[in-house]
Amino acid sequence: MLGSVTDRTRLPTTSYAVLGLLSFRGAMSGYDLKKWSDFSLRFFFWSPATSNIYGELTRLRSLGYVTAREVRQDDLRNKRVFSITKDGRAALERWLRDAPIEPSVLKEHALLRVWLGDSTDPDRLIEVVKEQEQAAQATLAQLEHSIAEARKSERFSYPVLVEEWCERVTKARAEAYAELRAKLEKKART
Amino acid sequence: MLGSVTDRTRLPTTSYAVLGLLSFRGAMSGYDLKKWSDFSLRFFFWSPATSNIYGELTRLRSLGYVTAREVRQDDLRNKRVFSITKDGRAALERWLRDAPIEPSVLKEHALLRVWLGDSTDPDRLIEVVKEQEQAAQATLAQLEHSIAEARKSERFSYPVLVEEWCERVTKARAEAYAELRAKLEKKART
DNA sequence: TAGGACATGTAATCAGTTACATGATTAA
DNA sequence: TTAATCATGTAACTGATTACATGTCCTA
Repeated sequence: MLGSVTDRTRLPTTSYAVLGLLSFRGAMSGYDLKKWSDFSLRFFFWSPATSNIYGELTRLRSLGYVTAREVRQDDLRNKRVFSITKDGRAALERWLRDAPIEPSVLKEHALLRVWLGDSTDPDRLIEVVKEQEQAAQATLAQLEHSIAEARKSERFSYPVLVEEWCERVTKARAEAYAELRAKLEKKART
Repeated sequence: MLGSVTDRTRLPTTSYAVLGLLSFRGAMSGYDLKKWSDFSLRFFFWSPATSNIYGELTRLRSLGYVTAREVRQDDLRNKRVFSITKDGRAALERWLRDAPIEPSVLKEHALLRVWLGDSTDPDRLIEVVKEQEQAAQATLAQLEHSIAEARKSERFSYPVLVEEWCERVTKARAEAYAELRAKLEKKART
C-alpha cells in the first residue's frame, strides 16, 4: 500500500549487482556478465543463473538504466552488448546510499549433515567434512588468482579489498573444517 | 523426466531441516520449531519463516513423516505438537546418506557495497563495515551462549561441534571486517 | 566427430517471503 | 493500556532456478 508508487523503482538486489558489474566496464554481453560474476560476485555474494541475467538486462533496459548495442563479431554471429547509462549510474548510487543492508547469510549445507550427526554414519560424515575442507582450499586458490589479476588495475582497488576479506574468511572456513574433522575422528575412535 | 517417479519423495532442504529439528526432541509446535531454528540453524544455515514451517509440517504430515497431537495447554488455547515417525526418521537418514551436498553460500550484502566502493561515499562505507563488524560480534555472543547451553546435554554433542565451527568462522568474519575498515580508513585519508 | 566454449533467450516451476487474519495472555 | 509473547495458518506474490530451444565455432 505505502510504497506502491515509490517501489516502482525498487528492484531486487540482482538488478543492482548486474548494474554494478556494468559500472566497471561498459559494453558487455549477458554471456560476459555471467562469466565475470562467476569469478567475482560468486565469492562473497552469489552468481545469478544465465537466464536470470538476461532477464535483468531486459528489465534494466526498459527502465533506461542500460542501453544495448548490436555487435557483429563475425559474419554469422551477433552479440548484444550492454552499457550503463547516466540514469543507471544514478540509480545505482541511490541504491548504494539509501537501501538498507540485509543481514548476511551463511549456508553451509554440509554442516546441516554434521548437526544431524546422530542420524548419520560417522565415516560418511568425516568424508563430507574432508570434501568441504578441500572445496574451501580450491576456492582459496581461485581467490588468490583473482586477487593477483585484480591488483593489476587501479580500477579494481575496491574489489581487491573485498577479495582479501574473502581470502581471510575462506582460510578460516578451511581451518574450521580441518578442526571439525579432527574432532569427528577423535569422536569416532571412542 | 527421469526421476519423475523417484522425485516424488524428494523434498526441499527445509523439509529435512524441520524433520531434523524434530529428530532431537519430539512433541514440538510450529511455534517452538521456529524459535529453536532461530537459535540453532540460523547460525550456519538459515531460519525459515514461520509460515514456511507450518507449510512444511503439513507436507511432512501428509507424507506420514510426522504425527500431530492436540495439546490443551489451558482452557482456551490449543497447541498442536508434532513428532517424527519411524518413516520420518528413515527418510531423514536416507537423505543424510544419499543426497548430494550443495555448495555453500556466503551472502555478504555489505561487501557488495564495498565492491562498488567507487560509486559510494567513503565515510558511509566505513560506517557500513563497522556495523557488520558489530553484527558479527553480536552473533558471536549469541553463539557462545548457545554453546554453553548445548554443552549441558550429551544429546547435543554434534550441534556443539557445529557451533564451535561457527564460532571460529564468525570470529574470522569480525576480524576480516575490522581489517577491511582499517584499510578503508587508510584509503580515505589519502 | 565429439565436446566445449560462445551466445541468447522463453516457459514452467518452485521455494520461500510478506501480508494478512485472528485472538488470548502476560509483563511493563 | 500498550507491547511482547504465545499460537496457527492462508493467500498473494516474487525472485530465482531448471529445462528447453537453437545454432556456430574451435579444438582435441
